[in-house]
Amino acid sequence: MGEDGRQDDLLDKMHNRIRLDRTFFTRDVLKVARDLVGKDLVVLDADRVARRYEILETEAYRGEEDMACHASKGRTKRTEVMYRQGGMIYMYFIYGMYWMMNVVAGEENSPQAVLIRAVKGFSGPGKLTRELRIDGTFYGEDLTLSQRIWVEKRFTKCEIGTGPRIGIDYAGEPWKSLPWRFIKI
DNA sequence: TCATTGATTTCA
DNA sequence: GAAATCAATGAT
Repeated sequence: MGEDGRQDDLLDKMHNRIRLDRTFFTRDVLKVARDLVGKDLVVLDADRVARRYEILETEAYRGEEDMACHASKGRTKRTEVMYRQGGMIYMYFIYGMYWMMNVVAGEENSPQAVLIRAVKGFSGPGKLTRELRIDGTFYGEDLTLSQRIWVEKRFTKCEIGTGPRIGIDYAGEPWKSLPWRFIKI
């Protein structure tokens, strides 16, 4: 890293733009999901301009025993990335038209992920990926290293509400009733 | 190879 | 309440 890099780091710190590191993501998914609310999702557009979106709503999916979690079907080509260490991106396509963005959490071989359900300006997990142009090419991207997408701290506190996860009634009890959805109030 | 199923959104 | 629309999955 040269002089320019250090200069950039300094500017970032002055603006409180600190990228979340590995230790943030390798914790339990319930903590990661809760703590992601209020953080900034940052993506670079085609002109290399960083666009920041505050995360407003998330959902936690934890382990093969969680019948609402895709890992409940075991390790497949699709769920493979959930078995890696926290900080990776898990993308999947659904309903023939929407890409869902998830952040892998926990240690290696502990399949967990956080669905990003809403950011400021866009409600709904399918809408936000469409608007931010996040698609299947982001599968496996590392949020702690990527040059086109990452998450930053925002030194503001916010109150967080919880509720059951959306659209997973098929999973049955207790999974469909667990308060694993986190919302900024 | 074939049928089923969605971690959704939008419209009537 | 139902359509749009398709990859992954599991059964054949």
